[in-house]
Amino acid sequence: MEADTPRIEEYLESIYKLQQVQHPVTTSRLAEHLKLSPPSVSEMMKKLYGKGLVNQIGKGVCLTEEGNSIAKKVIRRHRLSERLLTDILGYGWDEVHDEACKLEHAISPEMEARIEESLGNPETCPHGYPIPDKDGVIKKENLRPLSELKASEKATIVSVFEEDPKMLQYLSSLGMLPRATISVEEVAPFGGPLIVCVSGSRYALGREVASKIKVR
Amino acid sequence: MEADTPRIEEYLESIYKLQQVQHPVTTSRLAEHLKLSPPSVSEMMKKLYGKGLVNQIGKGVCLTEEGNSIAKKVIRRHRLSERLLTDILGYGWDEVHDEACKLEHAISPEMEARIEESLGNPETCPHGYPIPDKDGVIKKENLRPLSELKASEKATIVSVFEEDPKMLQYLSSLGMLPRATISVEEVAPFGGPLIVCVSGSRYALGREVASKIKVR
DNA sequence: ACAATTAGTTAGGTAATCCGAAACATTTAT
DNA sequence: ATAAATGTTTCGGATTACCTAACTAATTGT
Repeated sequence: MEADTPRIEEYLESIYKLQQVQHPVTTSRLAEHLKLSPPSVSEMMKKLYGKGLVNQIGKGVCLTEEGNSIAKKVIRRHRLSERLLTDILGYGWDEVHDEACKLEHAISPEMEARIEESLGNPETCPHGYPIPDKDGVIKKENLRPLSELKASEKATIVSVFEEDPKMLQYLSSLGMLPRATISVEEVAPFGGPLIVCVSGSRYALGREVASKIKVR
Repeated sequence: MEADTPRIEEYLESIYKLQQVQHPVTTSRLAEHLKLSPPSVSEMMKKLYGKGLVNQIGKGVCLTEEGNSIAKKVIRRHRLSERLLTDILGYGWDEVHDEACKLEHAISPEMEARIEESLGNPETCPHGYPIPDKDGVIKKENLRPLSELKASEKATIVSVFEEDPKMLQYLSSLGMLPRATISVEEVAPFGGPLIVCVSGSRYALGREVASKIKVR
């Protein structure tokens, strides 16, 4: 609603992302993700709470309606930036995350609309995540992490976690990218790897990595 | 050479621009251009002087070699951003300056190179100013302001001052943009207007405005 | 249960960047 | 030449956002 100090968007974006994985988001995880000290984060949480952007304080935080809405607008700019970088400037999909982190804070609503239009209204970022509309609304689809598939299940990859370029490059080299068909041959017990099959080749995929791949 | 606090680039860019017009650049003009108070600027000048980016202090400042070089790298990013906005995102040339002011601080050397390549190595920004190369070097051409032309002289418009969208729109509507041919019919004495002719139409142009148009 | 570990907050401090008020310096005009 | 106007810097103060060290609270292992 009102004036943001510049960092707030960055915090909200991080909280949003961590929230996908862990609910609520703890101070220390946030500090780790933002590469800041816990006291810095703790202090900012008080500010966010004061502005009504997070709903509690102390035992981890969750975004409020408003916090969520702001976060999704930032994420919209991030994902549009990524598409600009890949589709127009020729970047590889494993190179765009960090650049987009800077760009997302330099993009006006006007520019947002123009990027969207110039790109032909893309639905997702290069990693398969949906691009929120201009009001921050995401059409929610019920996706499963690859790690939850049972043996002999077949699925289509929808998104791949973007923040680790090394992992992206690796998965990309195996052909595990959005829209690829993947089938699970075998699931090792006790959190062991999945044996998966992508376009004819068989690979062992750690459960940790598999949980970062969403399928439909 | 070393770590910049974030504002430094912005100051250097402003100093560079004002320097084109007035040598050396005074505290108050800088404050005006940056929309800051004179004390703020005065303080920063001490810092710039300490870092060897300006060559004196007190009676206005001039950029040193190094200050100039940094400024031109910022200007390169600014002008490449402007071209990205007009050529790829479909902005009008009168709309891009302010957007580019934000973008220029979010562009990595890598992205700089990719924009340049994607745009086909443009030589100038949409307003006709040259884009410095990646080392900040500008091929210098000896241009005259339109205001210095004598009656019955003919010239080609090379650049039009970018920072006043209203003026840009006005000049644009008259067809006074880079590469247009302009001839001077009459020059009123005592700093009065020039009567100029552009593609068949005759206009009276204030000396002040004419000085913001560079011709060859 | 309680010691050890882990997580979170408080306290105190630093650095960058801005401001207004007032002091100083310079220019300009009479 | 000097008073008014203009320009610049000094001073004290505010804000934001970060840090380390120390303290407190919560969890966990045995």
